[in-house]
Amino acid sequence: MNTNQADDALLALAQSFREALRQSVYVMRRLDSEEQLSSAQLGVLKMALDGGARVGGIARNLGVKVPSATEQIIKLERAGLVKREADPDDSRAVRVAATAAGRAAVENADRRRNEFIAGILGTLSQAERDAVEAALPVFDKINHSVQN
Amino acid sequence: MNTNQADDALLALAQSFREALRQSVYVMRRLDSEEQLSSAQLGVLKMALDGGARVGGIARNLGVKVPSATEQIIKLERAGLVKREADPDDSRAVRVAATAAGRAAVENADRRRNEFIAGILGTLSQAERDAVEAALPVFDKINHSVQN
DNA sequence: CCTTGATATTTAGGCAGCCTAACTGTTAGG
DNA sequence: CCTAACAGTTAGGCTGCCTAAATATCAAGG
Repeated sequence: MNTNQADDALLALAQSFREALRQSVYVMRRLDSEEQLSSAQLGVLKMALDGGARVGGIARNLGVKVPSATEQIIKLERAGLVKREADPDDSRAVRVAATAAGRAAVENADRRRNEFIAGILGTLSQAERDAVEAALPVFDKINHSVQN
Repeated sequence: MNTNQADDALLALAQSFREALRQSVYVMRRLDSEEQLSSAQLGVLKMALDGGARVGGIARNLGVKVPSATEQIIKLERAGLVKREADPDDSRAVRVAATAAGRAAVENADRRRNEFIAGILGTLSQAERDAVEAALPVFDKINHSVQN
């Protein structure tokens, strides 16, 4: 019976959590709709900032399959934001590197998105912001456990 | 200068928040991939539970345009989970109502999804769960401000 | 060497969900 | 009445994801 109560509380929390997830998708869509660079592209581009990202690594890191990563990389390449070059050590592999324009695009997109979110966070009370801040690492943890 | 510091803190929080948003999309995808009913369809179906939902209202509630709602309604209708009937008061409008099968499908899908999430939440410490619980209403508030 | 299985990426084809524009039918105000 | 506003559907198009199959390279054994 104690167990059932605990389970019920957990299920209720899960329900609220799901509602927040649904809202997050909405917020992400909104964020994307105001920008030139989609979040899928921004994710790939960020990974190419250091210069030596491989397609498989990018895909794994973003939680998508390799062809989906390739697709975004091709778009970014056409936009002149990354370049693809053969890996000197393994000719099967491809190194994806951001161009100068790519680097600038990331900074710009990141700044604009952060400002949008910061604008919303700025309307909250300090206590509310603290609550968000405290929960973020937990969300991180949850995500990792979902990834398996 | 004090203002700048505050802004910097806000921007840093915004950055972390965006990371959590990105992860949420991932979790949602994962949740969807394990079920028959997509979350888009589940959202529509839930709104049809009371019996008298209109297409425009459903769309507004889900944050999508009317044709997107129609699309999901048609799929649900084909699956026998909702029925569409003329609104007696306004022949332009359509009333979308869940069938018995639809009601059962919602309960099933909701339970399974909640259990999946509860399974993850169950691995957290009480303090972590508390942090999540405290942040959820704030996320709710943030969403509403995004909707404008 | 040479073959063979594993690995890295791309290509092809397909699906879901969202959007805008255009069309149909209904309502309500002047 | 007639016309503007409104409710919904249809048509067409886009993005982002997926699986399966093709291509190329690598690494290990015989």
